[in-house]
Amino acid sequence: MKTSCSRFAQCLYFMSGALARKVEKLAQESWAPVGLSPSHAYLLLATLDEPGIGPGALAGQLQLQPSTITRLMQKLEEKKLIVRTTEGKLTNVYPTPKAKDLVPKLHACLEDFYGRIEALAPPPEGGALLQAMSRIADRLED
Amino acid sequence: MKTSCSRFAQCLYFMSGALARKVEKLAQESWAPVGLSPSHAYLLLATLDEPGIGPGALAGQLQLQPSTITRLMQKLEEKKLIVRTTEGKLTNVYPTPKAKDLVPKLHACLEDFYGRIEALAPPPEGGALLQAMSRIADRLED
DNA sequence: ACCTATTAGTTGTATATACAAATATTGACG
DNA sequence: CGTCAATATTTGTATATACAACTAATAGGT
Repeated sequence: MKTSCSRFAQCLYFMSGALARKVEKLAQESWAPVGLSPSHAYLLLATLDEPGIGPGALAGQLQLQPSTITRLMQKLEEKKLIVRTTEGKLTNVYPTPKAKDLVPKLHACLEDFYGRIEALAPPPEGGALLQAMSRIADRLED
Repeated sequence: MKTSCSRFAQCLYFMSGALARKVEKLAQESWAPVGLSPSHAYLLLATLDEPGIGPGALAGQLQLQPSTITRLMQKLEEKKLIVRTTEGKLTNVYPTPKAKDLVPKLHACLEDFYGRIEALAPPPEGGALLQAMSRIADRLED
């Protein structure tokens, strides 16, 4: 399935979808050693980085809807990697000791993924691409 | 949810996912007038363009897995927009008269979408972005 | 203080896509 | 020729994400 063969490939619709699916797959491989999907892993990292962070802030950081954050948290809670405390309408998310033990492995996965990405899109070119993508994404804000 | 606010936004993982979701949403709006999702619409266009095309070729053009193509075709068949004929292990997909009647509307949606995309990523910049994305996607071939 | 509007989060449900396994047909080789 | 491998497509099931509707709680205006 060579991207450039497609008559439609020149369209941003196909390209953004195909690229996202391929990057997702690559990320899944990088995070497989800790048994987490990339989204779960990044949510856990954000929680480790800022214990007590709320679902709303997580949604902003990970660029996902609050409902998606809830679903991700449910799974991490099942795995005993986070705990949620609710006071009033605010919820705080904390990493468990089990999550803290996992930190070195998480960072290893992160390094692995960044390494793969850099190999695909080396800094000068890759950075420019990211900026361009970011600019377009920003113009698509609701 | 401003993209550039995110600590993670600099990562290709989040950017490609976020961009794809936003472009998908934009495309959904463009195709809403014909009551089809973007994927269904493009599959139908490919079939109108090349009546008798097979699922395998469609998978290549749309950069989706064959199983996904089957699912998309099932819906289009329910809507009486395509018919499938099977001879041996080959399947041929044809547009129905109802689909042919829809052609002008389909092209109007396509124009609408391309117009929106060009507004977001005007030719010089947009073309370069697409090329860069395409280059990376190609390096991710299985 | 009380009602109302807003906000935070969750739940029910839907869509888009994929992987793995099943099915069925063809081709090739002994 | 018959078996076995390769190919094309479909089916069963799973994941990732979202939207809309719901619950609960706080904040403001009168």
